Amino acid sequence: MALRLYNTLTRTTEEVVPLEGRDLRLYACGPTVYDFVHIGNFRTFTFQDLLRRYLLYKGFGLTHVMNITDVDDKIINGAGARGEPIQEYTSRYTQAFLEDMEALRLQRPEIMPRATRHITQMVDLILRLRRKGLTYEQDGSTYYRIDRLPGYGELSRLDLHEAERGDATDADEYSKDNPRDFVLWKARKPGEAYWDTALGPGRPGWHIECSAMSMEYLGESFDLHAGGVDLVFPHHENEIAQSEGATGRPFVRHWVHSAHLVVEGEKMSKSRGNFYTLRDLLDQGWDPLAVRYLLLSVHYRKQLNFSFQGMTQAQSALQRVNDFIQRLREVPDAAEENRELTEAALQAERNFESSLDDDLNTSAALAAIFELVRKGNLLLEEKRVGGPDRDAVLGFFSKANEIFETFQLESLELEDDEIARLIQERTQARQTRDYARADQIRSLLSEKGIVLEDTREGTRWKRA
RNA sequence: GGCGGCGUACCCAAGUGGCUAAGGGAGAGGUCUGCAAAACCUCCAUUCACCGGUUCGAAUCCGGUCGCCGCCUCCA
Repeated sequence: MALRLYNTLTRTTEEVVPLEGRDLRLYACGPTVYDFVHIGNFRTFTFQDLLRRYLLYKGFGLTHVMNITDVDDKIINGAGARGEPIQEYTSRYTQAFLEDMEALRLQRPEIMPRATRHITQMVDLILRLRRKGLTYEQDGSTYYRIDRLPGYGELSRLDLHEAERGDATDADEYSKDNPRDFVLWKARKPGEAYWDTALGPGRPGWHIECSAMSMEYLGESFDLHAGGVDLVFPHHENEIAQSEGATGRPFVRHWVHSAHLVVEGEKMSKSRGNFYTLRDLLDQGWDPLAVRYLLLSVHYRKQLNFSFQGMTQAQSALQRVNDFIQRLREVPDAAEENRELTEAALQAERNFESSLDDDLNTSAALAAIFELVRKGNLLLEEKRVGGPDRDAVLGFFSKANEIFETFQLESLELEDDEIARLIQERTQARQTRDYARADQIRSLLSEKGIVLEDTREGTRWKRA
């Protein structure tokens, strides 16, 4: 089965076919490191991780580039306000971002280039555009003259001849010939960071870094470009203009955009007080894997409504799967094979994969997992699971985790002798019907975050 | 003002022309159990915002109404 993905450029779902061989090249718009990254950003980055993992799952070779924007207005203002050098300011938030990625189990892209280390490539690209007569200068800044590029506006399908701009008037501080023209190189302003270049002293405009760095690492034409929907216009539109204007070749074949996250039905914003970073959630005690589960449980092109009730639900759903896996692991090797569960695992895998093939339908993929959990629990109840059946299911979860990486596959180890001893003592107390002592031990362990479950096979425990 | 998306049970959420409308959470009853938890069984949308139309047949297509959200300006 082939992977099909929605392409913003054509507004249709298309099969992903590499431009060359079996290798795909993916560019994903990364963070601007001016603050801790919020969960809305992480909705997008988690989607990019899902895409990355599934491409690898499907056996494609992959070069995945994610940029780090470490120079822009917010950074300059933020660093200025603290009286801190830009580099120091951005490296702190870059480091925090990498830590957050790890907490959310986002795989590292092959290449994570920083804008400030690619000024030369950006300047070269702008000079290339200038030689083609696509730019003009004003007050030391360089602009892109968009009416020189025939296809401009194709991605976002904006009607550029629309005379009325309504109440959204352009309040740009730079003067431009056409309001839609955008800045490639911003003239130096007093007190701001700048680079001395052939374009004069100044700093890059926002869009140019992605054109320069994607072409640097992935070539003039590549397969996939991902980002949040808000980037469709103007960012990605302008990237296309910059790249295709310079090369005369198609820039990207397949554009994929993820929808935004809102909080309790409202746009997340600091003024509304519904603004959360990943760190906020972890400080509140939420499991990062439950956050990951929640972010992955809604189809990426549908707006995700984040809520704390949703977090609780995600945590419960995840726990159900993990409880099942733990229970399944207890099936002894010697238990006689009964193909029924093995067949269910194979069916789950087929459903799982065909769901993801269909534009990364994670909700349907999770349904396949839960159907298997239900079936498996029932067969466990009836003692109709053999060693080989157990391994077939664990094998499936291992594959599913290549994508979701949110399920607990390893067995939990009791590293603390004291705890093991208490569980042992409680078992004896129960045998002698000393339930007062038994309950006392349970509540003791409960305080340490350990939950006990008594089963026919003995006492099972897990972390709360 | 222009453009686009969405509205499926108490909550989250698949499904986009045709078997009984996935799955999860919460809830109710039952089994099991010293208790608890987990698990299992049963129940929980004659109906998919509303109205009208197309069709043998629509949650799915068309038109209208209402509501919510996003983009058009920095933004994942």
